[in-house]
Amino acid sequence: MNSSKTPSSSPEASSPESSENGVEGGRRRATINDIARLAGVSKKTVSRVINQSPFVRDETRERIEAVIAEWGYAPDPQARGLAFRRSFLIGMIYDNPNPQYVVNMQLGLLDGMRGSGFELVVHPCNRASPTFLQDVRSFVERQKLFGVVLPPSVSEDERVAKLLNEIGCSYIRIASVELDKPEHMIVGHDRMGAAAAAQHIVGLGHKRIAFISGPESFRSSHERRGGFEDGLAESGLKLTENDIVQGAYTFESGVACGDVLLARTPRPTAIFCGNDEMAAGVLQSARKAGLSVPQDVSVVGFDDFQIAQAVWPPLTTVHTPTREIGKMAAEKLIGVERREPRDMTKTEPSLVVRESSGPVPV
Amino acid sequence: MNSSKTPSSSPEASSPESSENGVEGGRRRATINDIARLAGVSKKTVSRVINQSPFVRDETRERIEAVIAEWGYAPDPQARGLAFRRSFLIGMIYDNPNPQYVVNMQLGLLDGMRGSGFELVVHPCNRASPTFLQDVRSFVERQKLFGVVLPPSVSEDERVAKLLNEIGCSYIRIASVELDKPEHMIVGHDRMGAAAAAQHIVGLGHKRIAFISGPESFRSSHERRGGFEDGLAESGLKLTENDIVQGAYTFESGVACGDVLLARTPRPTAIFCGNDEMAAGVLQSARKAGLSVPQDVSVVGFDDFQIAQAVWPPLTTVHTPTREIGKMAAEKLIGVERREPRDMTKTEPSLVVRESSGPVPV
DNA sequence: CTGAAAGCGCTTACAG
DNA sequence: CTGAAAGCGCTTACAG
Repeated sequence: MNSSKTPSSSPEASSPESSENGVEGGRRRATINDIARLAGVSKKTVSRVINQSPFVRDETRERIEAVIAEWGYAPDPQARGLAFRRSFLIGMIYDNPNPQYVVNMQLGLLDGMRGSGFELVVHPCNRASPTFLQDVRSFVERQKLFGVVLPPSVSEDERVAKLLNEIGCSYIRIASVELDKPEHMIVGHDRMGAAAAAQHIVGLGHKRIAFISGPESFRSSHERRGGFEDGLAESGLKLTENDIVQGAYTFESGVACGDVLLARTPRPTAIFCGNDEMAAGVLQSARKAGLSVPQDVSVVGFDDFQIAQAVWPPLTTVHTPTREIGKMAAEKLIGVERREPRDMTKTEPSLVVRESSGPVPV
Repeated sequence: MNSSKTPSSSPEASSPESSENGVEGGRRRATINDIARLAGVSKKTVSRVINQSPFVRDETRERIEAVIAEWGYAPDPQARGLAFRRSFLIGMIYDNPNPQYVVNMQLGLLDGMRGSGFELVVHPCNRASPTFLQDVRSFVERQKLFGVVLPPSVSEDERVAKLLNEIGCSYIRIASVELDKPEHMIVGHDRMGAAAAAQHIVGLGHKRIAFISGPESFRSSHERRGGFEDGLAESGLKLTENDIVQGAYTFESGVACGDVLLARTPRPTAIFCGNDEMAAGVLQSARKAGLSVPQDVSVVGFDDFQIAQAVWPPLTTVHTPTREIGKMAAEKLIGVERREPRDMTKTEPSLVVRESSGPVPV
C-alpha cells in the first residue's frame, strides 16, 4: 500500500538525494535571528516589524527594515504558520467543468493575492462523492488553510458553508445570488446580463423567442432565466412554459435542445442560451437543419468564453468578468484595503454583440 | 504601501476575528504527543512510523498505527516541513496560454499526487518579465517547495533548470524532446503524432500540402514540423520552404495564415496546423473565402482540445494525453513506485479522424 | 529496536 | 516602546 496519507519520501526510508541537498549554491537564507542580531534588537521586535505592529519606535523600525532589505530577508511562511496555527495558503475548491472559467478564476485570485505572501492551492472536487464533505474538511484542517474561495456550484452547497463555519475557516462564496452574509459573498449579477440580452433580442424585433436553460441544480440557471424574463417583461413580452427547454450547460445538450426548438412550427426566430457551450451546440444544430444564423434564427449565449469567438458565426453573448470577480474574492478574503473605492461596474456582466444575432426574418 | 511582502493580516495590526477563532467546533486535533502518550511510546517512535522507518518492531508499529487510525491523526505538514526544511508543496510553474492545457495538466498532477499528502500550488508566470528568474527563485525558496513541474514553454528555459539545480530543488520538465537527464524529463513524442497526421493526409491522396508552424520559440513547433516531414518522407513527399507558413499558435494567426495559403494558385489541398487553435482559424479563413472543408481543402490540427469538436466541421487532429502526462510527472517527482510497469502507449499522441479531412478534390 | 534533548523559524503571553 | 522565556508540532543527531 503506497496510499499512506503522508508523503512517502522520508529521510529514514530511502532518499538517495538527501545528502547532496545540504550543499546548495550560495549562503544560507537569513532568519529572524540574523536580522535581530544585525539590527541590534530582539527577535520579538523584528517580529513586530514583520507584522506591522504599531508598537515600534520609528527609528527602530527603519533600522530593522534597512537590514531586512539589505539581506533580502523574508520570513519563513512555514514557521510563521506553525506559530500562528494557520498557514498562508488560500484554497480554491471547485467543481466547475469549464477550463476557461477555472483558469480565469485562478488568475483573478492570484491577481488579488499578488505581493501578499499568500499562495494558491487548487482543489478540484466532486460534490456527488460520498466522501466530499470529509475531503473538504481534511483538506482545510490539515493545511490549516488561511481561507478558501468557493466558485459555483460548490459555493451553492450549504453543507460546505456550514462546515467551514464550524471549523472556523474563512471563506468567500462566489455566486449569482446573495446566499450568505455580505462578508462571505461576491455576487455576479447574472440577472443584469440576461436582461440586457433580452433587450437586445427584443430590440431586433423578435417575438417568437425561446430560452435554453442550464441545469436546475445551478443557481445561475435560475438567475439567467429570471433576468431574461425581466428583460422581456419590460417590453411586455413573456416566456410560456413551452418556450423554455432544459439543457445541461454542455455543447451536446445545446445540440439536442436546438434540434427540438428548430423543428417546431412556427420556429422561434431567436434563442437565448444559458451559456456559450449550449449556444455553440445550437449553431451546430442549425447547420444540420440547413438554417442560417442569424438570417433564419438568432442565437445568443452567456459567458463570452473563447468558444464564443471560435465558432461561426461568432456569438453575441454576455461577457462575465470572471477574472475581476476572482480578484475581488481574494482581496476580500485576505482583507486588502483598497485605495480607490470598488468600481462595481467592473464586475457587472455586459452584452457583447457579434454576428450570431440579427433582425427578425421577414 | 500595502505591497509588503508578508501577509498583512497580523495579530497585532488589527484582526477583529482572531478572538473568535479559538472557539472552534469540536475538540483539538491530535498531535504526535497525544499519539505517543496514548500508545505508550516516545514521539520519536511515532515519528518513525509516520516516516515508514524500518527500525520499529512490528508489534510496536501496529499498536501505534491503531491509535493513529482511531484518532484520525494526520501529522501537521507545516511542522513536519519546518523540521524537514522542505515543504510538502508541489509547484506548477507555467506560461502556457491554453486554458484546456493548463486545467488538464493540473488535473493530471493532482491524479499523480492523490493520497500522497502533497498539495499543488499554481504559479503562472511571464518568461519575458525582467524579474522572471528572481520570481521563480523566491517562490521556490520561500515556500521551500518539495519540487516543481515545468510544462512548456517554461520547461524549455535552460535558465530555469540551471537555477533549480543551483538551489537544490527537484523538478520535472515536460517537453516534446529530451532536454535534460531522464530523471528530470517527461517527453511528449510530438513527432509521432505529427507523423501520423502526415500519413493520414498522404493516404487521402493529397500532394499539395501546406504546414502552418507554431512560433519558433516553442520546441513543439519544431518537433511537430519535423515529425510531419518525417511522415511525408515515408511516402517520398517533402515540404518546400514555400509550403511552410509561420503562425503563433493562436486562432488569429490561423486565420491570417489561412488567408495567405488559400489565396495561392494552385491552392494547397491539405493544411496541417501546429495546433487546434490555428486549425480553427483556417476553418474561419476558408469560410470567408467561400471554400468548403474538406471538399475544397482538408484541415488537420494538433492537441484535440475542446475547440476541435466545437467548430464546424469537427477537426481531424492529434490527441495528446496531457492529463496522463501530468500524472506521470507528479509520480516521478514524488517518487511513487508503480505496481504495473508504465504503459508508454498511454502517453503517446494518437490521430483522431473527424470530418475536416477528406479525399483530395478532383 | 527505542528514547531524551535540542532545534527548525517563527509568535504568544508576560514582564518591564 | 522593548525583551527573555516558552511553545507551535514535528525531526535530527546522539545515545543506549
